[in-house]
Amino acid sequence: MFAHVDINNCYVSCERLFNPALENRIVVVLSNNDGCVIARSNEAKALGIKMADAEFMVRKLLQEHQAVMFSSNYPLYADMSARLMNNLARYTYMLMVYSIDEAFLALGNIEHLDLEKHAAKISEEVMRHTGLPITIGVGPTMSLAKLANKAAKKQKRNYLVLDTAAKIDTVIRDFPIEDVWGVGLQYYQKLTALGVRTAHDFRELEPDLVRKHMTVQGWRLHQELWGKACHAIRDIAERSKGIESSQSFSTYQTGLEAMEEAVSMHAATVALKLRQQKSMALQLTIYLRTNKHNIKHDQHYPVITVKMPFAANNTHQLTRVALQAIRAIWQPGYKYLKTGVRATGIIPEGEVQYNLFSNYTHSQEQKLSSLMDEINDRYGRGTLRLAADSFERSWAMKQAYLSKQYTTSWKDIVTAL
DNA sequence: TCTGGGGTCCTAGGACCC
DNA sequence: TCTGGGGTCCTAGGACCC
Repeated sequence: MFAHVDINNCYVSCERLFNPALENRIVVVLSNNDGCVIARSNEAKALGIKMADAEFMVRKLLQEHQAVMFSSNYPLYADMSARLMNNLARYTYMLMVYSIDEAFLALGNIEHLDLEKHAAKISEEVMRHTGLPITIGVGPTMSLAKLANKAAKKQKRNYLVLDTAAKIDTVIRDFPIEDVWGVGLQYYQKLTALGVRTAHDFRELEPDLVRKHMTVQGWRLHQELWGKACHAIRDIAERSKGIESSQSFSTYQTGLEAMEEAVSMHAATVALKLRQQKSMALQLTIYLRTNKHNIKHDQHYPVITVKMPFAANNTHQLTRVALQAIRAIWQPGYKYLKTGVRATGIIPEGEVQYNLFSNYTHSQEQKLSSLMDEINDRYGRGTLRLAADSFERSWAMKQAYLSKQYTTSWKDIVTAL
């Protein structure tokens, strides 16, 4: 059996924890750049504010109802997340941290465990220890645990245990197919065309038909809804397969110089993340994007992947590559809104193969990056950085409604990132 | 005027190997 | 004029997740 746990209205709950006056008020948290709504209190949901609504489209409504708005405060949320995960680890032999506010717990064979009592206990104790309201779904597969969690929320319960075929049948009978984990817009449209409206309808389809329309992933989901586990709970790999830093500009950018500054910053961030997880990258992908929402503008989405002669994680090397790349793909005449840098071909630091071209400069740069890390660790992120990574940052992100760093120091922020 | 920023996995098709 | 039959690896693109 598996449990799926998540924080209710995660970012709003984190803000409320340090500002109890926000209880019972309409509260929303905005994305980076304050562009759209990414977390809503129940009061905001009741008002009709939708996930990912653009801020400028709901601004008036929010003002009329004296709603409180926050910019994203990730250091705070990451810190609260870590506290939650530390708590959850005590209730299982294997914890899979799935996202900043979600985790799966392996519960094993259940002969000796009263699942209802266990779920109630987790819910109460986590609330007492962290102040965070959570919901728990329990089921024989990860997909059913996830579904149980969502069903619990609909029933306004703290937990829901689906441990018998009868309980599962009852819940999936009127569970909308679009709310099932793994069904996005494309599959929803396909399934609707096949006459599927609920999880129960989907389960009744022939496995081969599902596989044909939704590949092996859909087939696995189908199996899981029948109680046959296809997804194994596991530690999320310490080394991810790609590391990215990207951001939209606060205003349109047309010149090359701003791109160079932004890309330098992203390259430095990627390099730092690589060093923190003791990895190196063999490839660097750099991209630029215009605003896809603005159909009046000419669109340009250039992307380039550069293979480096040897794996690297030092800021100098990655910045140099990123700058060459951006100069190659940038074109005048476009209004760019976003740029990003992604490292792939990630390998452990110890397994680097040097070649004829690796030289003295390379090892010097590694040392220099380590030294910069030490200084930045002590005095704050960005204390020491390359000149290419600018000081002006006229394109930097909007964060007009940021709350305080209630729990974290500068050092913690580096870790959180 | 104004619409995050990360990730994952799978598949098809091309490059290349013998 | 005629021109094999396997493999593997990599990448781009599409689907999904939070």
